Amino acid sequence: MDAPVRVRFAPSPTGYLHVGGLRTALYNYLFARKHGGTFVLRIEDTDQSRYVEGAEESLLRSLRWAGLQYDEGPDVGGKYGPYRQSERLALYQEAAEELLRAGHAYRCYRTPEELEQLREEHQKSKNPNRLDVRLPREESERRAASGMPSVVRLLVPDGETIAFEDLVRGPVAISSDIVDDQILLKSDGFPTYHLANVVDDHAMQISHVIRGEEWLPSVPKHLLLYRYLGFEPPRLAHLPLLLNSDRSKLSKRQGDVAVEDYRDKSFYPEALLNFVAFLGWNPGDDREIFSRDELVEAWSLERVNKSGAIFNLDKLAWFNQQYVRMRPDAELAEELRPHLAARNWDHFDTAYLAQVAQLMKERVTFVYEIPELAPYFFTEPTEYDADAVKKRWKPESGERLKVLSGAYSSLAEWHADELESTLQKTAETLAVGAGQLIHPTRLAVSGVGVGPSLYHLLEVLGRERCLVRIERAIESLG
RNA sequence: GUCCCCAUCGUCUAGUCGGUUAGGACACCACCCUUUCAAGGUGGCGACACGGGUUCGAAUCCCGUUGGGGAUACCA
Repeated sequence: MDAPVRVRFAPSPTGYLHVGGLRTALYNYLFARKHGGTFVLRIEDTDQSRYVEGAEESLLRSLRWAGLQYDEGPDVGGKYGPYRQSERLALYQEAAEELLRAGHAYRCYRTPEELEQLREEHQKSKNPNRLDVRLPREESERRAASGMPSVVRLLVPDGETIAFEDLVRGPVAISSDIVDDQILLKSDGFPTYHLANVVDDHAMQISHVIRGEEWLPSVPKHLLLYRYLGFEPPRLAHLPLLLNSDRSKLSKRQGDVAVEDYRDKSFYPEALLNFVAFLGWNPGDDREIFSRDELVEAWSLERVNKSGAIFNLDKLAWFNQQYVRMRPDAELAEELRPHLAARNWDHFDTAYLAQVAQLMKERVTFVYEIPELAPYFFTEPTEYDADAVKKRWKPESGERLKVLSGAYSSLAEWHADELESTLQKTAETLAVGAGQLIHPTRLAVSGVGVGPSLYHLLEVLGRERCLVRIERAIESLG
């Protein structure tokens, strides 16, 4: 009988939620939901020097925005809390004491200067084995007696092959000879990641550790700790990294990496999640649009790739466009409001905005593009696009539009069908092609040469606006 | 330097048991549709890093090379 599935996302609160972190969180979430397990959020704040005010709040806000609800965490509690490592210090110190007693760890009194020099020499020596920082017994005791500060290090054994089965990479084997005597407890009494994550993953009954590939090389240290502490290690899965376009690890400097950046740029959380889910995973068929629940259904760790993936903005934009198009018109109408309010265009009812959304949603990637692309739905055009005028407005256009306007003003129903047939009839009467009416009319009511179907545009705009605008256009364009 | 991981179109990827005209998506180009612009449709461009094996047959298995990335902190 397998233990219940419990996974965790364990970010360090040093700023914001990174999109790579978002994917890790997503995969953990999906794995938990898929297997009816528990998704835990644990804050790894063991480095006091990297404390950033508000970082934890930012992390939680991003997770909430993305809709990745965790079952246990610092703000929601749970029976394995506390969920902040800074509140669990005693646990790590106890573990360190135990390792010390059993001879699997030792107090190290090396100074930073010594270590730096040791490292430098070691690198020059091309010695593949671990950096030997161990001090002769007498020297160590002398330093201890003199009250020098110390750290606790893992005593790594020699000549052992540490092998494990990674759930995405398969078998991995590393010689203990190259594993450093990792610091477990820093001189300030705080644990390093390595100790804390092992102690907590065990204490919180974590069954599967799903994390970034950057942790792969330190697995042997963790496995040694599990063994010395008498813990059963969880199953391990290391995810491929997210990359910049130059294939280096995705970082700031080369663009936006914070989830909040994408939120601020108006990406939908569904689109970001959908996109990020596909960076390192695919369902094996041609489907690409997946809701969170559909991902839970389709996703599996077995189908996660091994190689790093470049974060491609074009594809993300495409996903967002798909989500805009799937959005109900009424919702788009509400999403439109803040963008309109910013321009003092807020006196429109939802029904009208929904009609605008219906006409525009196939033409944009973001909702905010609607007022940019089609301000004429919200305000009368004050000028006419020069290129469009040059191309579409003829000396005779004014006279022709007068005729059309006359026909339109006596229309019983202001509907696209009638608007079209009336325009066609008018064109016949005038003995000109329909285009001679269509283009100048569009220009007159919108001020630009591009946009949705003219008849639908006219219908949505309404009779009053259209007739007034045509009148104005004739006046100013002649 | 050393260790670990990775390697299919520009990008994301299908290919999981060796036999495919190496498929899809984004981007790009052309055409169709639409008297506009999008969307949509059709087509095009475009890849198995290289070298050895194993095999009747290798993108697929093995070895090596090259390339890329990660790790080598009292950071996570």
